[in-house]
Amino acid sequence: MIRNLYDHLNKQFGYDMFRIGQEEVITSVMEGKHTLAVLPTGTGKSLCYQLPGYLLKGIVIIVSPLLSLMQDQVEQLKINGEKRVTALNSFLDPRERNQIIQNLQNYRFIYTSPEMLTNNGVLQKLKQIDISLFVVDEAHCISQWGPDFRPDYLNLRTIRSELNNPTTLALTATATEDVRADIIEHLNLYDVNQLVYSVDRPNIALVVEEAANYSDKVKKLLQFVKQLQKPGIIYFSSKRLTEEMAALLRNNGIAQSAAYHGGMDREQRILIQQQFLHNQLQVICATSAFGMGVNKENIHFVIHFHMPYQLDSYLQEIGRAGRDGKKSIAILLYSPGDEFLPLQIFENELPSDYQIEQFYLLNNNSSDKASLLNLTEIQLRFLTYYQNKYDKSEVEKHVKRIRDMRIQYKQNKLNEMIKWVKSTTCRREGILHYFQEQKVNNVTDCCDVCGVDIINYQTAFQDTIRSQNENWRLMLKNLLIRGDEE
DNA sequence: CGAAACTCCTCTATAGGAGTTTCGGTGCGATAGT
Repeated sequence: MIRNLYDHLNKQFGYDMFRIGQEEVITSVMEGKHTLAVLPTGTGKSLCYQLPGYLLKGIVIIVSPLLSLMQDQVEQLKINGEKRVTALNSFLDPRERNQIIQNLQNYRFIYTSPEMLTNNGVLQKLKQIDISLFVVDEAHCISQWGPDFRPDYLNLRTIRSELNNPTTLALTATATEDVRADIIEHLNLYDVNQLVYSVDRPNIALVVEEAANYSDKVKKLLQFVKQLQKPGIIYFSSKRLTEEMAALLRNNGIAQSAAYHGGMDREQRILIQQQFLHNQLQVICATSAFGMGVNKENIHFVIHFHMPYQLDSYLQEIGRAGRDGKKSIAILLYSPGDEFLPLQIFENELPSDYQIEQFYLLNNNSSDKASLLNLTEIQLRFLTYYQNKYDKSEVEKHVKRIRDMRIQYKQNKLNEMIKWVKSTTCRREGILHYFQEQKVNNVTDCCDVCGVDIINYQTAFQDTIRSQNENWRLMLKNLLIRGDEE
């Protein structure tokens, strides 16, 4: 069997060796064990189900959180010569979609979303085919998004049971013990084989830099971005700021900068991401919308202008740096008061007592209720999702309880984040402690507490000269081309 | 919470100050209407 694995690794994917954890995960699912794998960012998680896909006789279903992620993976497999692969989602027009649903048994890999699986027609069809492996990619989304933002993630438990409990593989790069427990609970994975590898990325230095106020923060940001070895990502928690700062950077000599956030057109988002991947952009100013599925080797810094709402997200976001193994740096800018914005968001995103009471009292249709009670899309979905989970007489009580628990949960997560930002002990140890790990790697440029030599991360003098030359060449070329056109 | 956007007001001004309200991340799928 082991021999067989290596043969296929070589034949199908052209590799001679497995990366950390891959062989263990593959062996586990090949033995038919439900498996929860936490593999560090950038270790090639997709191979863990793609290779078994060639050895098992049935079909592999992959539940993925993003359409773009599905499209990428499908394309990748097609480039590798796989024809029996598809993404069943809303990109398809209704005719195509029906065609695929009618012919599901002919595929080897089917990518899809939790929302699509909730569609009864799709589920009925899936029940008729032989599924050898049910994969939940980016499985932390179950815990992070399921309870409010995308409740269909919580349906996966029922869907798995409807599909007769197929062998299941949950994959993620970050999961604390609680998140793992959440994943197991929501997928109903009794008897699960947990393969958990260290989340530590020793080549990423961790720095928290305190700024006195907003304008000081902007000043520091500019300074860092000018000096640091690019490409890099800057995270903000406001869409407006991503655009303002991208413009500010461009006006300050960092020409290849662009914004990216969820409010932009799909085409625009794809374009920016592609330009970044192909080194036509050096700096991306983004909200948390940017990053999942961004497999770029040479990202050398990740700066947080605002802190994320939990350490789990922080680790996901900085984990996009240094995949080439080179020294990279993560800098979090903090100024007093930064923590109030997320707290306020948590308190307002879910429905109020009044909204809950009225929603279950009124007999209007749901869109009328939404406008009457001034409900946001998320509030409406939250109220609707739990409506059928409880008896009418008790629903109000339970929904209030779930809301309070959810707010509390998010506040606790945020508090852990704040505690880490304000701590005066080793940052790496702090993060590893949060993930129930011990620090084992002896890191030279570890964190701002242990000491980091920022010069190691700055653009080398030679690089500056080279890129200036390139810029000149580019400018000349543009001038010449423009001259031709006119 | 704190910043920005909006509304209202002024000795009827087309500017600007005061007061008030809104907004702040994440995305699937279906639908309405070009």
